[in-house]
Amino acid sequence: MTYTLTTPLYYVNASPHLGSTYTTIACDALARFQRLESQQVVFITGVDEHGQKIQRTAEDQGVGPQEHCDRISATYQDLWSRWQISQDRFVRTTNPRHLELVQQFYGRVQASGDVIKGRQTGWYCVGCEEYKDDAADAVEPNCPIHQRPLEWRDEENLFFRLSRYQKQIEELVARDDFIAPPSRRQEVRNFVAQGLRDFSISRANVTWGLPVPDQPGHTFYVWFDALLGYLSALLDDGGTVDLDRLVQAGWPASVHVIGKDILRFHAVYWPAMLLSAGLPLPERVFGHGFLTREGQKMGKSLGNVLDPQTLLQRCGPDAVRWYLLRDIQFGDDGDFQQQRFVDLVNNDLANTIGNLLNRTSSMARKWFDDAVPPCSDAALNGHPLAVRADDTIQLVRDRLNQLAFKPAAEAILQLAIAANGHLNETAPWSRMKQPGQELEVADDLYVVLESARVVGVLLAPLLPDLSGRILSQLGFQSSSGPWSDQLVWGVLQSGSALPKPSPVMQRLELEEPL
RNA sequence: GGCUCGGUAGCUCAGCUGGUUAGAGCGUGGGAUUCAUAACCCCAAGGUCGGGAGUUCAAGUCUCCCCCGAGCCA
Repeated sequence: MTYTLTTPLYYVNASPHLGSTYTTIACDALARFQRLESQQVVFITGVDEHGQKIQRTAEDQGVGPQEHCDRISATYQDLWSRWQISQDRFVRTTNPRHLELVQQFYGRVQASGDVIKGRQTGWYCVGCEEYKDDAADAVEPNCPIHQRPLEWRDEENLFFRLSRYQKQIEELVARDDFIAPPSRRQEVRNFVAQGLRDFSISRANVTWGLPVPDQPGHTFYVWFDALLGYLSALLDDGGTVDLDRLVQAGWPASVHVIGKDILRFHAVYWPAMLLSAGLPLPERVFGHGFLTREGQKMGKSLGNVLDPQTLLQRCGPDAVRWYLLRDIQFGDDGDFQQQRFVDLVNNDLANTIGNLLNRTSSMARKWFDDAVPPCSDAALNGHPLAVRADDTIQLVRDRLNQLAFKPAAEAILQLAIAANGHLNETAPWSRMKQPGQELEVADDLYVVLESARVVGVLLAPLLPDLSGRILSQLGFQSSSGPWSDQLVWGVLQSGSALPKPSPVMQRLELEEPL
């Protein structure tokens, strides 16, 4: 069974922002986790490059649409590589293979009798790429989202017969494992309950799109083409573009991770399209929340956008990943507060986890020949910290499987706190001053070092960089075997060399606001 | 206008089917300690649980009304 997960295919209207970075980081953590759990993973991300909005943006900048797409797509790929995102595929909907796939898919939908001609008149928002419900006689209506004038359209389009799938979609969205988090399920159910209407899948006056085979002058509606990018991505495995290969290539997706704003497209339109084409449905759609900054919506008008590039350069990937994954319940909206960001990173990562390793390693080296101290059976079997570590391991695996990054991160942190507590209770530094207690001290240091090792291993999917630094400080190479073998108490070998410690996590000191 | 979800310590949030002095993290104040990245550990202060009425022996926890905020649909 392949574990296939996707980010949305980001719209290349503008450069990537923190919101897309957030989604992508979360998916990266999930992908890394699933790989560590020995799943065969296909982690898909990419860009959506068609539509009138892009065409106009390109015009405004005096370049051709393809050139514009090339530019923006490059910034996405560059950003993901700087963030060390571990995607397996990066799709672009302007790739010729994608056109081939879209036309095949369209052929299937047509064969199912789900494509009909219809006339569509109404007010259209280019920003939303959507018809609005304003009255026909409205005078100069505006889009409430984009604050821009709507355009009157009257054109003959091809429609997808969504209405035929009413029953099946109703059942799908009622399932308790399809839409996550559960709080968003009802919203979609209400929408479906009102009755699904056929929606147009072609546009007559948009040239920047994929041509509809049998309709000269028509291009596919961006959303119809964009969602199919997930399928193109899976077929980018070196093989041919052939819908029949999808299942062996990893379809259906285990989860589509998306922002809450596009939940409807993924939970309603998309499954219906797949049903029509005779393809299996994704197992889950997870709609996460939005990020605000200091309580305010980020936007150009307010001038308060947080640039992911800047954030990465000034704070590093560990700090940002930790803050986003550890402090925001995945699914809920989150607020980026600089003070809290600094506090959490310094407290959790530098002080609690980093210093735990540093102080313990220092003591071990000082009193036990620069090596991991010897340990007795009491340290290996049934020690309170061993029990604690086992519980943590189980909990973290369980939570990560559910995309519950926050509780997973908190549990890891708690293990480090417990280990710090153990040091303070047993106070090796004072016992070493008394003769004859070396063996007890050795045990105490061993269990704490071992706890730090488990913390390091568990952090691998969330903070791969820091995880690596922790483990190498404990004398491990970067690849030390399967994760499930590492998640066992007692892997640390007494007598193995401990390198001279240096802080694995620097404290953040931001002189100026981000 | 219809529907949904929120309003709990300075901040972010937990509080399941109603039941001892309402919890956590961060922030703040104090103590202890020296192995360590002025780090760790311990303790404390801080809340009329949005407002009002009701049900009940007993209500953040149930019912109704109102106020405020967010969202979906129209």
